[in-house]
Amino acid sequence: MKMTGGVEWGLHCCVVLSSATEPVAAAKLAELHDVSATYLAKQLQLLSRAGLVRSTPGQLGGYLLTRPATEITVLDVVEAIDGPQPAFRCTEVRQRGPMAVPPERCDTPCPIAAVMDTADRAWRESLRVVTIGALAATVTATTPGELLDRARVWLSA
Amino acid sequence: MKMTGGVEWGLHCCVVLSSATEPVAAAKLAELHDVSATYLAKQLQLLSRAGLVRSTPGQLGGYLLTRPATEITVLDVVEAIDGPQPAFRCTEVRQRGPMAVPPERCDTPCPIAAVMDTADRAWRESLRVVTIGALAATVTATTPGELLDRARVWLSA
DNA sequence: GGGCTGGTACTCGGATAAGTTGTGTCCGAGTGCTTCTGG
DNA sequence: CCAGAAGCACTCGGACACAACTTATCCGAGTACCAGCCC
Repeated sequence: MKMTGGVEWGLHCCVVLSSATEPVAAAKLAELHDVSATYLAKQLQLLSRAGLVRSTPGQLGGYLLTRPATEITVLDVVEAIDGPQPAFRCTEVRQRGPMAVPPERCDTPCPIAAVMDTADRAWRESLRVVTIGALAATVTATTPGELLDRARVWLSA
Repeated sequence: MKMTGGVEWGLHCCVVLSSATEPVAAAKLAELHDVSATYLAKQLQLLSRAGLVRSTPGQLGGYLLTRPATEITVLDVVEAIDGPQPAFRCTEVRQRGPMAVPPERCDTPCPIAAVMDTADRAWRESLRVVTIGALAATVTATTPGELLDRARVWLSA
């Protein structure tokens, strides 16, 4: 099981955007993180479709968060980029083969799928209680102020 | 994000094996679930390598659980087939690009990776508290007894 | 000098190719049962 | 009738193709700024 690598980029971008007042171009975000500019653009498009960021075209265009960072959860970003579908998909194995359980007898969900669903909900809940704002606060608290300032001036340059 | 489909097969097989006293051949398990026999054999090999099942060769050979079903967790099966690695891999983006944080300053883990790790632990914990025995008990409780008997005789036939 | 218009350079957006991982398949090595033969 | 040994059928195990998805890239459409021109 492996999550799309773009999730990490998207989260970092959202953290950066949380402290931005003017639109930031995708190319700038890519250079800042030293990743493929075109591929990161794709991830930003996904965030845009999900309504998490707003893109402004034109010469001074770029991306900006649509909501305060404290109202965007990590789960929002993960689901926007990686998709909302759970990792486990029940194929109703019990309804196949010579000993198949008839569908009308399957009123209760498959226990295996139920366990997986519970775990998936726990996972998502863990991601839902953390906001981009909280992440940004942690970054601010643990990173030397000098570095933060340098990054800020570099972004607006 | 998508989990290997073989996980579902492996779990179903373990549930079936939990109520087996004699070795069950891989081909029989495949026919019972109506899945690719050769591919399911691959998953069973993974379970065998992980030490969850024991294979006995020869004419009356097959697979059997090595431990009581109540001592095998769902997580054991998932990690045996899908791998123990977490879905999210931190690539230390903060240490790249023009604003890279120097490694000696990275004494605290990346907050993003920390959140993902917490969620991953919650997910695994949910799978750890459920055993194959519990799953089998649920199946026994929710499936009509007649079907269970038919399946049992079909297996030993 | 002010307003308007055309040009331009920049932006995002979707459609288009390689690499990697999951999916599915095949054949060979090994083991235990069965059967045949000899005593 | 019993013991031994060869044959055989079945099993698992690892090595080999195919497909789907992630990753990465390119080019086109659209927009806002800027310069030049007309009033």
